[in-house]
Amino acid sequence: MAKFKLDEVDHQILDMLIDNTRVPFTDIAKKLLISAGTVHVRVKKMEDAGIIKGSSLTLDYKKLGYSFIAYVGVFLKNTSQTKFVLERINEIPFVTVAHVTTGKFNVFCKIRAKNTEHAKDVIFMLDDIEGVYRTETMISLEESLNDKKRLMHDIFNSL
Amino acid sequence: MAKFKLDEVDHQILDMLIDNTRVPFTDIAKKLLISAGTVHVRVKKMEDAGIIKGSSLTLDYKKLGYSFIAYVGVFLKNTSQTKFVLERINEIPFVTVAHVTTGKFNVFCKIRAKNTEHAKDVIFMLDDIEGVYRTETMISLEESLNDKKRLMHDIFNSL
DNA sequence: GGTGAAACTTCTAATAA
DNA sequence: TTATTAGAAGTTTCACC
Repeated sequence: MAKFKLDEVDHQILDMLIDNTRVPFTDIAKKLLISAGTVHVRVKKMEDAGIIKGSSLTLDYKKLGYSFIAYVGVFLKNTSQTKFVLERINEIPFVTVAHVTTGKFNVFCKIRAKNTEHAKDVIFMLDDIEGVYRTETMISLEESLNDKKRLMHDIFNSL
Repeated sequence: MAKFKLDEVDHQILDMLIDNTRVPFTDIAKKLLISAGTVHVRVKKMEDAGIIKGSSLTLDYKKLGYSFIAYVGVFLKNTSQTKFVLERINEIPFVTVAHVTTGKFNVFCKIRAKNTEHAKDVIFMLDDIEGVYRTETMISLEESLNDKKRLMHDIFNSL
């Protein structure tokens, strides 16, 4: 968990790659007035350090017919069942993230579904898990985008 | 918002790109026993259709010193202030997602911070927004990974 | 629709500074 | 650490199935 020191150049490279992982290193080099070889070395270093864990596509789930997002808070009968329930939750389709939390809920998860009908099926599966006392659903009416670039800037500016 | 029909080949291409956006099209072609040209055309089609919105890096925020995740439920004094408050929330650093929700909270957001101390600063900024009545914080003790590949499979299998 | 090959661009690693 | 360079590799287009 060693902290890694990123300099301005690393930061700018990350910035461009966060926006588009397939941007050619030659383009990055041109913009930053360095050589493509340097970009290559810097990226490799960040990969080796584990800062860059990988890359993934940004998909439009709405276009795929999955525009429904809800958060579901889960209350357990016994906290000792957390691990078991978390494992069961991970088996349920359309649950995209699950967190063990302090505070109101024991476990907290996000689901992505086609519509209310479909979401209901997913939530029923959560309710059916042994050890789950009850669930509380919050339907997302509007999502304001998760901006990695913004977070990266916040992080970089606070150093 | 036209739905797009993906076939098995499209699905498999997405699958490989979700794992690693920089995997060469020639590798995808080899694995799927099609030509690299076909992979190129398929990807372009999915990009044009907007299914693929872009690509981004997966970063290790822990390694950057930001291992603290919390969800914050926001209660408003008046629902009519939702839009205003959402705009203010989007200006606050380290808030990574915000949702307008039905159910318990009016607005619901996720924050990523260095530690409890740092998170406190962020939450205080949320509390200070005009129109915010109070907030309720849930600290994430454990996050189980968001697997896009899994969701893609769930989607593809349910068609 | 898909293929295969040509032309073009980019990557990568070795060498040099 | 960074720049240059050249061979290897990948991308993209297009005539032809």
